[in-house]
Amino acid sequence: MMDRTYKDIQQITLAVDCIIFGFNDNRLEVLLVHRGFEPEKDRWSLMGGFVGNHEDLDDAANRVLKDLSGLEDVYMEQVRTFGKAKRDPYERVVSTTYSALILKDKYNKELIEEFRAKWFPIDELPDLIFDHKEMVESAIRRLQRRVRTFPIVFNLLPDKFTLPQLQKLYEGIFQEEMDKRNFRKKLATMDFLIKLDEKDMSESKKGAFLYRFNEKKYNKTKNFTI
Amino acid sequence: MMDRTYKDIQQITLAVDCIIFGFNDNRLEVLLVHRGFEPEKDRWSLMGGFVGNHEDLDDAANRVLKDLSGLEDVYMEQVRTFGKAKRDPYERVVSTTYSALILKDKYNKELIEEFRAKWFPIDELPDLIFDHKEMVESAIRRLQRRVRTFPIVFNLLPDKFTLPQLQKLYEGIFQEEMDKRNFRKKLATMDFLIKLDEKDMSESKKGAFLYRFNEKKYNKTKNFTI
DNA sequence: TCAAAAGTGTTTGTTCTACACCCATGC
DNA sequence: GCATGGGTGTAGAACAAACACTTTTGA
Repeated sequence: MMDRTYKDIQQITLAVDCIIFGFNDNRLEVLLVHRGFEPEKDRWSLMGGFVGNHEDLDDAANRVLKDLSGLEDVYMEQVRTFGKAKRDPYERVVSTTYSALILKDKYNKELIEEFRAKWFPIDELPDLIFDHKEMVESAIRRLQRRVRTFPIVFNLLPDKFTLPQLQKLYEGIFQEEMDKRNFRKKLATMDFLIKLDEKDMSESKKGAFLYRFNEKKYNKTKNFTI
Repeated sequence: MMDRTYKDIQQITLAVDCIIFGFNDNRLEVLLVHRGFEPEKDRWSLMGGFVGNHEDLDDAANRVLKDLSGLEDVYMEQVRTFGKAKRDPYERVVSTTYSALILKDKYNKELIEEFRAKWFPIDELPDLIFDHKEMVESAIRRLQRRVRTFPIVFNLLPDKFTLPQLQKLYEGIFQEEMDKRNFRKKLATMDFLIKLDEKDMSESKKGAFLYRFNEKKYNKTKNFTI
């Protein structure tokens, strides 16, 4: 800032909106809330809230996520800030988006009821208020980029998971199919997955071996990319 | 946003700060302004300004850039938003950073004088106020990422440039040396550089051929990466 | 016994890396 | 004639892509 003439400066309402990703039924999903009141009644929106005057922006995002989902200690990142003057036609609000990757099992189901929230697969989004569609799209693009170089997908999976599950998750995020053998070969070369002596029998007759992500081994991996 | 109880909501001062990159003397540089007044007198800061209540955030960034440098139609991108409650110890200000790539020749030199601004090579930054150092660093990291997949470096070069110049620019951004033959080979495979019948004789006795970036040919290039 | 998903290697093409000498010119 | 930066090609390694059959077991 060039100047310290704060008194003359207009202040603006600041919000955070959370793009909450989950994985279910082999699809990447986003959590949305249904607006049961005017304005914009019966449309869907992201979960959001306003930023307090003495509150860090990151803290505001975490607070909103906790209030609306019951979740703490979740992998969350700032995505970008939406600042068009008319983005909210009712009043000037600048909103910073954060994306969270959560494990749906851990999610507080009563809160879903309470907020009339619902999970939507990313290729079947309903009509969203304001610029929320653009927000979701930019968060998906960011996720696609981050996922290639950071092992963040494991935030969307339970502690133990199978390789078919992991592959389906990547396919859901990239929205494209991958070759099973090449996929496994790549993971094998960077050995940060621990194979357990245990199978998940729920998806097939043969059963698929369960794996666990090992953070220590990952940290020794150079140049992780999928 | 969940609620429309706007009246209860605290409003916050919003700023934009510009990380202005230039290229000179084979080095990537950032433009900083010297504070000749209290508080924080004699320290350096980014060029910034406040966001008007009816002004798009992007427009605010462009306005600030124009006011402080005289430049318009510049390649500028939002980087991220800094929102710690205490980031500015004097008052609560949330600031969104934008990075601009400019050609130093076009820059209005009188404004440099007027604002006591100065270019600094990115590896020789002075002490900066608040979190401006972190802002510069995050903008550099973003630039490093963007530059690998988009042909934005040409915004930092004159219309006609030589291959040694271009290579030095990439080296300045990545802060690492590159192999001359591999670099040229890669550019040759994606043929969006037009070789001119003209040499730049200022850097060597032999002279280096001048090239021009061709946007149309670039658009036909798939999978651009350096 | 058969349907359904899990698991496994090889070959080929592409891209990346490392590396050294000649050229043109101004001085 | 020599110092300075500009310009060029090749061989080996690493990585990416394409591709088909066997295994297990519940129904």
